[in-house]
Amino acid sequence: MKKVNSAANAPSVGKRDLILDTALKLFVENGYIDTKIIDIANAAGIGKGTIYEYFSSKEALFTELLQHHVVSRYACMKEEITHNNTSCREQLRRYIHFDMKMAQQFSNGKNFIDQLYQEFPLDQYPDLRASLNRLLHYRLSTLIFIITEGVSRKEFAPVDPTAAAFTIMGAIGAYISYRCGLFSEYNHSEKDRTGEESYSDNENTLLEMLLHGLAGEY
Amino acid sequence: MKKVNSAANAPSVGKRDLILDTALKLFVENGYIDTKIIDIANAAGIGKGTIYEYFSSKEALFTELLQHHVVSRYACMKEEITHNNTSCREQLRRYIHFDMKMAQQFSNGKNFIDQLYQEFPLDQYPDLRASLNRLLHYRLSTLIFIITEGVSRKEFAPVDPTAAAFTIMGAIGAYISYRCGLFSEYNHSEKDRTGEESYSDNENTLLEMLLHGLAGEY
Amino acid sequence: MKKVNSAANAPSVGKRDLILDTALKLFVENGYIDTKIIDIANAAGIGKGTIYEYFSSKEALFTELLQHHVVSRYACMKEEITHNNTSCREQLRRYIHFDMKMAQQFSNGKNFIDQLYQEFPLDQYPDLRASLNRLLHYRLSTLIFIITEGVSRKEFAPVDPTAAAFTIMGAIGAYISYRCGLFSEYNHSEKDRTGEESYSDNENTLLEMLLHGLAGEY
Amino acid sequence: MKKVNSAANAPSVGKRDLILDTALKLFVENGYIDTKIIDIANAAGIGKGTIYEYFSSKEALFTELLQHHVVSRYACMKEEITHNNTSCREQLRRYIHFDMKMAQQFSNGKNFIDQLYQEFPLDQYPDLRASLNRLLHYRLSTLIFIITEGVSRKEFAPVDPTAAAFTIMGAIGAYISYRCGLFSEYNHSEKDRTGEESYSDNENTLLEMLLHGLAGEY
DNA sequence: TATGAATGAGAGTTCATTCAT
DNA sequence: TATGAATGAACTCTCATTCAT
Repeated sequence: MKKVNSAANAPSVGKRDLILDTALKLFVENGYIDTKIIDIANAAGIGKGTIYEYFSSKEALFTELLQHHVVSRYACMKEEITHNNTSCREQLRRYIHFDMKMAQQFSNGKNFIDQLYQEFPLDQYPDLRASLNRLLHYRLSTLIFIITEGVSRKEFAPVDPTAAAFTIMGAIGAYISYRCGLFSEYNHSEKDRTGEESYSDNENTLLEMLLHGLAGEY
Repeated sequence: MKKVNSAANAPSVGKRDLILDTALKLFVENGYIDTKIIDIANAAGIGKGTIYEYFSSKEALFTELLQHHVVSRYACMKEEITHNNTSCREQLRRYIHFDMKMAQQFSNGKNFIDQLYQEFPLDQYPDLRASLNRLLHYRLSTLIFIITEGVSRKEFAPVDPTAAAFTIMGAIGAYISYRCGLFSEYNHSEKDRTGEESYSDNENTLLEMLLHGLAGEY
Repeated sequence: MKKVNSAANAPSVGKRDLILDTALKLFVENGYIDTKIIDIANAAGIGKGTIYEYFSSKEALFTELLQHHVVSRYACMKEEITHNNTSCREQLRRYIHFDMKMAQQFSNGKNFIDQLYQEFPLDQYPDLRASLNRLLHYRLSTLIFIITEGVSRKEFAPVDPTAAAFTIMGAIGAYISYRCGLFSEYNHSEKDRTGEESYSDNENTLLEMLLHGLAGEY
Repeated sequence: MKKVNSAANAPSVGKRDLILDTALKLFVENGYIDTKIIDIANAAGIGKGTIYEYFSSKEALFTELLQHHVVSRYACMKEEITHNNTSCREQLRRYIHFDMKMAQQFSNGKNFIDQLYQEFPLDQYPDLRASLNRLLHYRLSTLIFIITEGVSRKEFAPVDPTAAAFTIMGAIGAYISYRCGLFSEYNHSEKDRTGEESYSDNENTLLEMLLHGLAGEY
């Protein structure tokens, strides 16, 4: 007796994605708290109730956004970028590339991911916090893996891998904020902002800084 | 300088500070949104309406908090830590020390300052944003000054000072989050957490990483 | 009489009944307010919109349910149980039997009918109230008829027939609630709960109480 | 430092009672579900938010109403009306009087209390259900106590006390509904509706019916 | 000056109903 | 005929702000 959804009546995949896309855009722009359900509905050109056809709550919408569009991508990052026959320097470059690509794809270059950790009180939003913790775990454990390996191969100095991983994660995030030109006063010049070459230049600039530090090549 | 609220009818300079101190504590603990005016009043042992005798709104209270307790301190930081007859390496060490001291004093070691930039949508809270922009300016311009000088003195490699300043600012913030043990999984060992020696060790560890990078000493 | 829904294009008399039956079950279980249209549709294995093909609104569905499944049965009750050549005591026994049978058939033994009078504000749901008033009329007028006849035949004491009818109606309802074991603390023993003998015993127990009262046989 | 509430700022007892009184009136008239918070606020001439200054939720308001104004009264009923040196017949009369007085005081003569048991799904509203269960317990246990005693004293016939208690509770409730003239068609005559004599007559009429039944005096 | 009772705009969420397919 | 995606009015509840005392 159970009917298979015909295309006509199936919950529109496009609509679901429309909501996710619209919500992402607004969440990135205004943050979680300041993005109201009605804002998302209006921006998507749909009714408020429609959102609740696809997501059980505002938190569930955000959590899915985070999990499916961000965390799951990071979940397989480690395998993508770490190989035995790759230098740790190259692995680190790939990590930087990954973070920057994610920022580009999901928040138009903004450092959205680092913001996530801040916005939610630790004791509320349990599902959301779980996703955020997973996300942090994927990022840190990958960096720690690379650094530990680099130290043991003597590619890197004998730093504390965890401390270095945090430091590098913060440095990358801030560099992304810088590239995004978040603060107009400190905008880099226009010529740097476009072109694939510049894009790859960014990664190399940052990589050099992380590898050799301020005093490194001196 | 702190006044004791001596009598019921005394002009309550101390009460103003009481509100500011209490608010800071709660804002740090719970964030701006999750700190309610009634919470501040209760924690300060005063009435809710009293807060509005001293501050016109929640945003005004927070803005003043930020300005007087945080931004104004950063405003004179540059003079404190940059001198011609000091090496740029030492100046950078002092900058790190300043950030860490602020984190210690104002947020019990938490990386509160970096959170500030995230929590408020760009287009709302104009006064608050102005303060935040000032704060960012003081931090970045100091770093840029140090780095530019270091490059010209050939203490540092010829990096882009602005990019490097962002990167370093992010690295310091993340290192503070790490030291705070925000994420239990990545807590450093207990022995590192106490003692003045360890405190100064932290600064040096971070300084070395920023100066020589991962591959630096190899 | 029940039609099997033979083919996809058959006029769905059965579907109408399916909706009514399913709705009855859920309304009895959960009450009017807590039974959602989607619950009925899901339980019936049909689409939500289909219900509106057969009933103009939730209230209309419930009203028809009440009218066709409950009120219409009570409409012909009087003729079934009152005959000149029957003792009023026997007529009362038959009335009790009828109420209990209805409770059994329509609400699995629960005192659903008395609940109906409570759940709806007097001024709303005009159609529904009209049905409820009819239902009350059938029950009361039958009881009043029996009692009036009993009094005039001197089978019964010279009570006020209307007052007695209300009282008896309430007593029967409460007895049904008791038999249903609605309140576990006051559940009767297990042995009483099954068997046809016990079922008829119930009626007689109640009948005796109504006829002779607490002090009657003393 | 803790201040004692001066009379001027103390939460107004009158306002709390105003809310309770207004809410009771509307709950009685329209039931729990159909009484909206805004209705209570409007009827009381206060703002919506004010209600939440005194009660944490709609359910809490209703539960307190029930507990403090109804259940607690029933809690001490048993002691008031059952004494060893009182006949069980008199005790039953007092019970009837109590139920009727409660109906008069709390719902303008309407059978509000019996409605309560119906309106709430068993699994929701846990606090409310707890109060309702207590209320039911007080009523039934008192009746069961009276009947058991009456049977052992041979004042009453050897009925099942629990079954009889349910039956009598239902009968009283229905009689109250009748007296209230809930259903206009069955309104008793006007002359019966007023005067203390008639009021006490009611109790005696009902008492006689419960004691001797329909056939009792015949 | 200090208070907290009172407020109401605005939030997330529900669900009976509509209607294009 | 049958559907379920889409809707928005209406609900409960929150909390920054006001103001009479």
